[in-house]
Amino acid sequence: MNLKHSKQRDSIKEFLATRVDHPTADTVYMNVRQTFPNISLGTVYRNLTLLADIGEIARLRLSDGVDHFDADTSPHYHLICSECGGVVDLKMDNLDFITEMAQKNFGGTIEGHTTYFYGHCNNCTRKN
Amino acid sequence: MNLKHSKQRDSIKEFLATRVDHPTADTVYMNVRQTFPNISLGTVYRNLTLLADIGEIARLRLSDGVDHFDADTSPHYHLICSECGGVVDLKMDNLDFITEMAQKNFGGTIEGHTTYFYGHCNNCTRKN
DNA sequence: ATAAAATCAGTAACAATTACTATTTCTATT
DNA sequence: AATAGAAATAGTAATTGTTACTGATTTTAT
Repeated sequence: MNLKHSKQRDSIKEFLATRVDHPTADTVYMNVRQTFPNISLGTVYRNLTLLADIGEIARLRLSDGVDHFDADTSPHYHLICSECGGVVDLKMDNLDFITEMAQKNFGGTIEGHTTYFYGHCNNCTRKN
Repeated sequence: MNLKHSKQRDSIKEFLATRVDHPTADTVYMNVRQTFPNISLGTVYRNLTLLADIGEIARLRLSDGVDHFDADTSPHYHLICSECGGVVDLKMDNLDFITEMAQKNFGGTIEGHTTYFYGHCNNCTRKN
């Protein structure tokens, strides 16, 4: 991988680091455009994919069909609020042991799992 | 919901019931076309969505960005093979208790979870 | 038999994403 | 500092999966 430095890529990564929600490519585009008014949506997609590929950010494929991105690459779980659609981090123990549970009675090889939780976020729970 | 009978819908449901993998709308379309050569892809989508909405089939939103469908609506878990892309059922206990784990230290409300496992299916494990 | 509602086929529209192309920017090496 | 080749860019076109629309056809309760 022969990476060259790019201001646009820096800016995308910096923007993501400021966010605790988990923006989509389009949200990243909207925001980075304030720094680079001519940045192309393709550039945003290309760099988000690249950054995710080299492990500098995480790509979340939720069931809403739109990719979300997260500057926090440490393993953690997410809640998707069915009311506001928001994605928030959950502070909870790692669940790797369910991978071993799945391995029992299975002839193939289980390497990991993807889990997300759905329900209502802090804000939306309080509102009701 | 005032449903009317339709041969096309029957055919879609019957086809799904014959499959242990978890076909996409396009695969359903390809196959049902052998019975109804003029069936429209829109009809396939409409009926898959309808059948999923009334709970007669299950819609799987995996991370490949393409919806998969499953005639087996009982709660169970899936493995996505990172080699062949196949989706196979796992025979394992229900994991609802992780929902309670997630609820701890969280101010909102957790209602459920979606989990899938990734690794290598039976066939692909044997081949290596 | 018939009429209203559901469904259909066919096609157009849509949103998210990727691919293409000609131009610009990096950076390693002189 | 100059420069050349590779990587990245902006802008745009193309692709993909899916949904919406329309006028014709089926279904089914009466």
